[in-house]
Amino acid sequence: MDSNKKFLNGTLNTIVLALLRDNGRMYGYEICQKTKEATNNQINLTEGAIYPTLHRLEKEGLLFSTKEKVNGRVRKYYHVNQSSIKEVNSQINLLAQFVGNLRTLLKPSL
Amino acid sequence: MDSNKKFLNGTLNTIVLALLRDNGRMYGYEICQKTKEATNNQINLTEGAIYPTLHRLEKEGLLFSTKEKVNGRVRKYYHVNQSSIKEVNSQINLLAQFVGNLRTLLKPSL
DNA sequence: CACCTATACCTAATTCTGTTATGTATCTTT
DNA sequence: AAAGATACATAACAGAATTAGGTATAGGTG
Repeated sequence: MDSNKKFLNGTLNTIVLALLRDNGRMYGYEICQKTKEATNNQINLTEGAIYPTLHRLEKEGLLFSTKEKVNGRVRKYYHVNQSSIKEVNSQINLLAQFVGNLRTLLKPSL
Repeated sequence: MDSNKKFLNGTLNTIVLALLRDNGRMYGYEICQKTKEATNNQINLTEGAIYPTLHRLEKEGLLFSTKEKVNGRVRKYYHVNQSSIKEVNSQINLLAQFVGNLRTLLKPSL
């Protein structure tokens, strides 16, 4: 389990954008948990990776955040900035394309 | 074209192993060209990346190399070390698994 | 009550790996 | 003769994730 660590490099940014675009608002901790579940513990996003990534994407203007108090704890929800939706879509398309290329290259192994 | 740059991180190692396992011996320059062709210029491996990678994999014992003079120029062919075939297969399987996970996560975008 | 676990955020030091930029050398084409 | 393709190589740099730490609240258990 959790063996996809090294492969994550470079793709994490775009994975986060895709999750937020397709699932609506999410908060950092939730992204880690949902991803873990969805991939049967094979992709285990670390918090040391996810939070800097979210901050970076917000700084770049692709995301914005809203704070909400839930059960006494503050949650920071991230949303895709609709004014950046074209850029977000294009980044996700590039990742989809890359996945396609990987499949092409690994075809004999799939 | 050549827009998959940032995604490559972490996967290059294993891509090289897969190409060598499935296509027999190849040399560095050839790996760059063949990959470019196979992906319609979308994955453009740089020589600054491929040569250190090949050296690293050889140092780790997963590959070995043989030199050959072709048309007056020396080519360095790399081969999968058969005593490491299990390890090589397992690394390739992990990458294949990761690709599957990416597809799961990006499903709404594919 | 004290302790542990889960939830939820954050950052810093380090490591790894690919990019960019060079350099060398031979062969082929113009 | 010059330019471009082939073919190897390395060094400085940048970016991103890992590892490891820290803060804080809520809920359950011995």
